[in-house]
Amino acid sequence: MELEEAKKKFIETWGKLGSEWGINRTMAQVHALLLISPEALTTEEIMKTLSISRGNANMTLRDLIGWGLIEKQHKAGERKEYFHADKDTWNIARQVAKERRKRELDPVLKALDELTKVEGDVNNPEYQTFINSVTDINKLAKNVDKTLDTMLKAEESWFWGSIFKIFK
Amino acid sequence: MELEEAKKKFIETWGKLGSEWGINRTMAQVHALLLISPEALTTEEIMKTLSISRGNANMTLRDLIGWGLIEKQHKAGERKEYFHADKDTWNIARQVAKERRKRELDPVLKALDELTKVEGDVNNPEYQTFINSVTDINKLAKNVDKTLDTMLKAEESWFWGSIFKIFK
DNA sequence: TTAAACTTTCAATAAATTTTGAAAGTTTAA
DNA sequence: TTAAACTTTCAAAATTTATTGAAAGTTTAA
Repeated sequence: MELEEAKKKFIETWGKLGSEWGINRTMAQVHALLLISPEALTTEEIMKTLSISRGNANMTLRDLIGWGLIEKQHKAGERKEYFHADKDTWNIARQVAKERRKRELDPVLKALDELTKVEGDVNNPEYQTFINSVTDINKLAKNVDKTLDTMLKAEESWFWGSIFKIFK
Repeated sequence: MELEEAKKKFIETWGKLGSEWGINRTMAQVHALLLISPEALTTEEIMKTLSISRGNANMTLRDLIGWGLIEKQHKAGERKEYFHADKDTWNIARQVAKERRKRELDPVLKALDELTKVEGDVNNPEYQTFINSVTDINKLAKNVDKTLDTMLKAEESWFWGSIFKIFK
């Protein structure tokens, strides 16, 4: 496989993975494109390479900035904005985990906490089953939250170095 | 909040979480309903409770069985099929992780392995950046895979007991 | 100022995904 | 057998989500 073909395939693969995990396909593709670009790219170049409209490119780039995955760059003497992606894989993973926790896990935890407070007759199987399931799920969610919290604070070397001794 | 309202809210919350993570909303709702039902339910009951069509209920139940999250049950002397969900949270998490790894992570790993093999001129920045990014992502993906593998084999008590000593 | 260069917005449109429901298929009891 | 009870299928419709592109907005240099 030659480089140009490989690039296309990488963008495609990353896009597919994104869409399977609730991230807009185009957003993942733009991210992929910037990940393999040595130089920062303009909106124009991104539009052309991925065959997407100006509006789409603009919104997608804004979202990616919101996710903390890419940054705007200004080049001296130029009016165009350039975009470049953080290439550090560990940062990318952390950033995605951080955003999804904030956007999705936090609201769920809040809702589950509410739901564990429902009162009812302990002899009612309906009530019992409800409380049991919700409480168990709440515990799991809290543990996931705690784990993410620790991971987000961790340094890459610490993470890879120590966790996989345990997961040997 | 009273029980009936809480049930509705739980089904809604679980459905939303599912759709944010690439799982069909209805599928997550049916799962939620079965999670909080003390008794196994028929297709008819599920249809009625969630206001969904027969076809939708049937396909969704089939999918949930495919994900290993629910089971068919036959009651003596009855022709109807009953469905009940595994209520063990750790099993649910494991089952979802297992299926998604098989369906989504495995193909990506295969694709990335291919892409790291691309040959090119090491003095070409395009090539360098490509290879660096792909190689790094491949390493991360392999580590995720390894972690999942260990988690899937682990017992619940082992998991909660030992990992959170490290993640204290 | 002004006008060129560039960015953002958003209603309309397109694409992808999900749902419906009626018809076809299957199983079982008699 | 047969017919009632139940399950499955799938093309069409509905819904949801993503994309377009032209117009409006902003910034900058002169």
